[in-house]
Formats: sequence, structure tokens, C-alpha cells
Amino acid sequence: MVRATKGARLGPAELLQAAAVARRFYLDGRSKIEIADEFGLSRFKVARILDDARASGLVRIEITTPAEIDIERSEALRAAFDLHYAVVISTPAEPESSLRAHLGRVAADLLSELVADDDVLGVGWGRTINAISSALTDLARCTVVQLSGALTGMTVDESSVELVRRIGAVSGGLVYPIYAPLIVPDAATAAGLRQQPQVAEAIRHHDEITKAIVAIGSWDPPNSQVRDALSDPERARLEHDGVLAEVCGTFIDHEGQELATPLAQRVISITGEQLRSISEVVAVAGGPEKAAAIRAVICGRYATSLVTDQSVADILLAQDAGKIPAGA
Amino acid sequence: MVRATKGARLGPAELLQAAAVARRFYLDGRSKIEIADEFGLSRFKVARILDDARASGLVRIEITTPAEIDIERSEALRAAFDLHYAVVISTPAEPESSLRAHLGRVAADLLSELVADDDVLGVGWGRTINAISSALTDLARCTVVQLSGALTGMTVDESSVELVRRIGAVSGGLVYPIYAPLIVPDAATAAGLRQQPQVAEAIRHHDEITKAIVAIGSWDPPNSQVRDALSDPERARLEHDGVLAEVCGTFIDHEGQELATPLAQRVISITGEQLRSISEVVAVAGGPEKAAAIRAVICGRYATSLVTDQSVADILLAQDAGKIPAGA
DNA sequence: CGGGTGCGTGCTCATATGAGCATCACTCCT
DNA sequence: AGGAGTGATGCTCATATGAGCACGCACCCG
Repeated sequence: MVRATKGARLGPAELLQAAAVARRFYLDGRSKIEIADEFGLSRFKVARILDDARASGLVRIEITTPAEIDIERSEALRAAFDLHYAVVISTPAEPESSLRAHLGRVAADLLSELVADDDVLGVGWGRTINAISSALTDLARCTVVQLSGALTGMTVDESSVELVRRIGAVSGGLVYPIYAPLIVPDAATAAGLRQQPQVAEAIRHHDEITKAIVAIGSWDPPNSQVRDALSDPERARLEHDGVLAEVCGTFIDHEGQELATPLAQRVISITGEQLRSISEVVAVAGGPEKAAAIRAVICGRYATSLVTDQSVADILLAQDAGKIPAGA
Repeated sequence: MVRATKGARLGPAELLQAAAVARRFYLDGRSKIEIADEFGLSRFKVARILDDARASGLVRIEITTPAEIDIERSEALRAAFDLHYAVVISTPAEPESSLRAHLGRVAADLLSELVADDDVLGVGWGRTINAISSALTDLARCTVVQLSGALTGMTVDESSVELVRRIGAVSGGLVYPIYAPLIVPDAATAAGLRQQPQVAEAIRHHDEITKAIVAIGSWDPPNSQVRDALSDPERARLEHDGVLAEVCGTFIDHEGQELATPLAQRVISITGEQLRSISEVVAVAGGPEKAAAIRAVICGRYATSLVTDQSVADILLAQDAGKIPAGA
């Protein structure tokens, strides 16, 4: 028989046999020995045929993402920033509101998966977190603790307290809400609020939180409800100090360092240090304009996992992905 | 073993891990143990992840046909009619001339593959066989024997003799052409021609043929150059006898039986019995109008293999595929 | 001729793999 | 509470698998 120069192009007969063998092996799940017996070949010949079939592209194996998750970027992001989990959703040029809902759905799934009964779940605040709570259908019977006070301006349905209650309802576990604003006019008011029984109860649990879900606000470019809630001088001061991102009322600069600001006295929220000590903090944020802020939060170790979209992943990966602060 | 409850939908984290594991296993070819070590899992866990990944469709394995060969129909046809080889080409609604060229290319590939140096290759005649010889680029150094005389009406380039010479040139082996018409006016002329040294030499080799390639002519509906070459009374007689197909000057009825006809005396060709005794006869014919004739030839065991197109395969498989004459 | 030389095939044995089973944790139902 | 059921996990052992080796064969070249 004329041999078509070694595996380059199989003749029709060999091709058909290879296809039949490959089907038996890969689709029907038969063993090579069974196939060898069936076709009257040695099992070595079968192995060789299968190798050729794969090498020549006759057998094509692909890993497809059934959900709208970008597996490649997710893994790349996880590896590059040493995250526990990174989930990158595909963004088919959708409007912002849809992106948020999309992020919310995926983040809700992740939360369902990660949270166990004995966890104490810390919940941040924001439109994104709200989207998560809307999409959340299953959650272990964990304890749910609010991480910070709320901001005015939301409708009742969107209020931070409702948000936490809704998550608690899905979970069925204990709920510790914070019936207070995120920022109050002066330190004394804040101190007073912190001693309010319910608020104090929630704050007391901040050290017991095992997992948390938070949103990220961006200051450069500005995309943060917290920023919008501040007065002009306050904003100016923070910007002068180089604020880039905001997580649960904690302000972070380019380097991922927390900014020391008098504002901290007036914020009812988990502290930055407490946040950093939680073993699993999932940050959820998307949109290219937030990429820099997300990067700061991740590099500052305020979050251990990230749910975001392709545009952010591309920006973070294109940047100096290698330049990650290793330790705390 | 299907996980009843939530096995269908994995959470994002599990999904990403499954994707990473599947990639390592299926694309990078790592062993499950290696993967287990890398991910900090037991190899059993890895195996289950992979099972789930396949079951949930995360990993998709498909057998693709690089050539334009319909693997499924080929195998079905081969099995249904107990053929040595069946090759069904995809027919994307192409004009007839293109179909012939297409068949020719694939048949040429098959021939290259099947024929060995020590084979004696019998070559039939017709436009289809001509297409094969045009597409033939590699052939073992076998002996090439013409199976029948030629018909007039072809151009010089298309003449049967040229056809055989061309194949012989590719092969590089001995060539035994038949410089004679397929049908002559009377038995005496035929007898005379058969004794012509060159013709006699070729005919003498007809019993030594180990492999042959033939075309199939159809009479119902009419699609045969042999039929066109006959006179009206001859045609009428054959049709009265129930002729359906023609192979190398042998006329075959619906049942696959050879028709006894006085015409046989005037045909310069291999006999039907000789043809049937060749261990490997590849018939090449396509187009739905030839399906019935192809079926007769196959069922009459005048061919052991078939190269055809989808339309024919569908017709043959839709028909009483089970009703195959078993023996000779 | 005769000894490489390359290729295809099949054998051997260490290793990877899968089916089945035991265990454990957890839930649910009384 | 207290089983009984369920699912996840890891172990055991027979079997499948792949890498490497040896043989046989044809070809090539001296």
C-alpha cells in the first residue's frame, strides 16, 4: 500500500476507520481493547489511530462555557492577581444596567456556592450588591451581617436594610442589619449611632465575618455613590489625598493603601483593617471606568475574589499584571 | 450515575475549576494524578469533575470530517450493504460535472490507499473513471489492466486507452490496455479482436486482477453511455429483459442478476463472473438517478466497495436496507 | 549478495485509570 | 433526639494504558 507520507493526509478508508474508532472511544466510551477486538486490530494500533486522529484534527475537543463566563480571562485574572476566585463575564456591548444585572446574577451564583451554613456573611452596599440580592435564590443558612450604613437617595426597595433582609430571607439564618446612614455629619453622631443596640450588635459581628461581598466605588474617573453623597470640600480633600477607590466607606489610593481621613470618624462601617482580615471577600464591579479602582482594591488585598467583566479583565491583564504586592 | 439535585448547573467557581481541570486533562494531556497534585485534589475528585464536565456539556468532543466525507452515512452504508469500504461524499447541491470531479478526487484517494505494489488493478471505463484518473497523483507500482473496450464519442484525451495509460503512468507499473471498442457489430468481429495480441494479453490478465475500479451505468432512468451507443432494437430488447444497470458491458436487472443477452458475444470486456470473483471492486457512481442501478450492482455483488454521494446514500439507506442478498 | 536502515508491528512492565465499596458528614423525617 | 437516607470523599484492586524495546520485513546502497 502506498503510505501517504506519515500522518499528513489519511486516505478515505483510513479516515473512515479512524472516525469509527474515535467515535467508539471518545463518544461511546469504550476501552481501546474493546475497540481493538471489535475492529480486529491490536490495541496498540488503536492507540496509534487515536493519536493520529487527534493530531490530524479529526477529533476536536473543546471546552465550551455553557454560562456567559469567560473562562480564559477568569483563570488568567485569578492567576495574575493571586485571587481565590475570579469570574469574568462576557460583555457583549450591553448597556450599563444590564451589565450590573449580569454581574449580580453571576455573583449571586458564586455566593450560593461559596457560603456554607457556618459562615458569617458580610454584605456591603450599593446598586451592584442590590442586583446580587435580587438574583439570589439559594443561600446556605448562614448569619448575615451588614457591613456598613446605607446612603440616602435609594428607593425603599433599594435601601441597604431591605437588601440585607432580603439576603437573610433567602438564607434563613440570623440577620444583623445596620439601621444607620453610612456617613453622618460629625464624629459624635457616629459614636452615638455605633452604640445604638442594633448597630452595635452588627458591628460586634464584624470581627466574626468569614465571607463578605462588597462593591467598589471609583473616584478616578468618578463612579461612586459615596462620592456623590459628599460635600464639595470633603471631596476636594479626599481627591487631594489621592483617593482612587472606595470599599465600604474605606478610601484607598493608587497603591492600595487606605487613606487616613477625618471622614473615617463619621463613617458607620466595617474598618479597612477588619475587611482585610476576612478570609474571603468577594468584590463585584464591572465597566472599564472602574478598572483602576478595582485594581487598587485587589492589590490592597481588600478583596480576595473578584466578579467583573471582560473589559476590566482586559485592562487589568494588559497592565503590569506581574506587579502585584505580595503580602499584606 | 447522574447527580439528581443540582448536578446540571454548577456554580461559577466549580465551573471554572472544572474548566481548568478539563483543559489540563483533555488539551494539555496531563494525567489525572498530575492534575490532582496541581489542584490539591484527590485523583478521584478529578475524575468526578471530568465526568461531570463531560456530562454537563462543558467538554465537547466531536469527530469532524476534514475532507468532505460524510462519515455517518459512509459507515451506515458500509454496514447496511456489507461493503468492504463505503465512502459517501457530501453534496452541497453542486452541478453534475462538479459532482463527478468530486467523486473522482475521493475515489482516487481511495485507490491510492487501497492499491499495493503486488496488486493487479482492473480499470473500467467512463466519464467518472476518467475523472478519477485525472485526480490520481499517487499509486503503487501495480499492474494496470483495462477491463473493457472503449466507446467512441470521447475526445482523444478522454479515450479509454489514454485513461488507462495515464493511470499506468502514475503507477509506474505494467499496463495492459485494450485497443478496441466496447461493442462491435457482430460476434465474429469480437472474436477476432479478442485474439489480437494486445487485447488477448489484457484479457488474459482479467483472471489475475486483485482490485478493480468501475463505474455504473443506469438504464432506469437512463444514464449510461453504453445505452446511448446501442441501436434502438438492441436497447428495446435489453429493456424488455428488465435491464437496470450496466457495469463494464455487463447488464444487470433489478435483482442484481446478470442478463443473458446476445449482446454479450459482441462485447469486448471482462465478464460478469470474472468481475464478481475479484476480491475488491470499487464502484464509483453518484447522483440520485443512479441509486437504483447502484443498488442492483451492490446487491448482485459486482462491487465490494462504493464511492458515492449523499443523495444516493440516503436513498439506499431509506429503502429496504435490510433486504440484502447475503451470498453470491 | 549482505549488511545497514527505516518502518511497522507486537510484546513487557510500570503506571494510570475506573468500578465498586466503606466511611463520614449531613439532612430530613418521624 | 434518633435513626435512615443521601451525597461526597477516599480507598482497594483488577484492568486499561502508554513508553520503551525487540522482532520481522522490505528497501537501499555498497
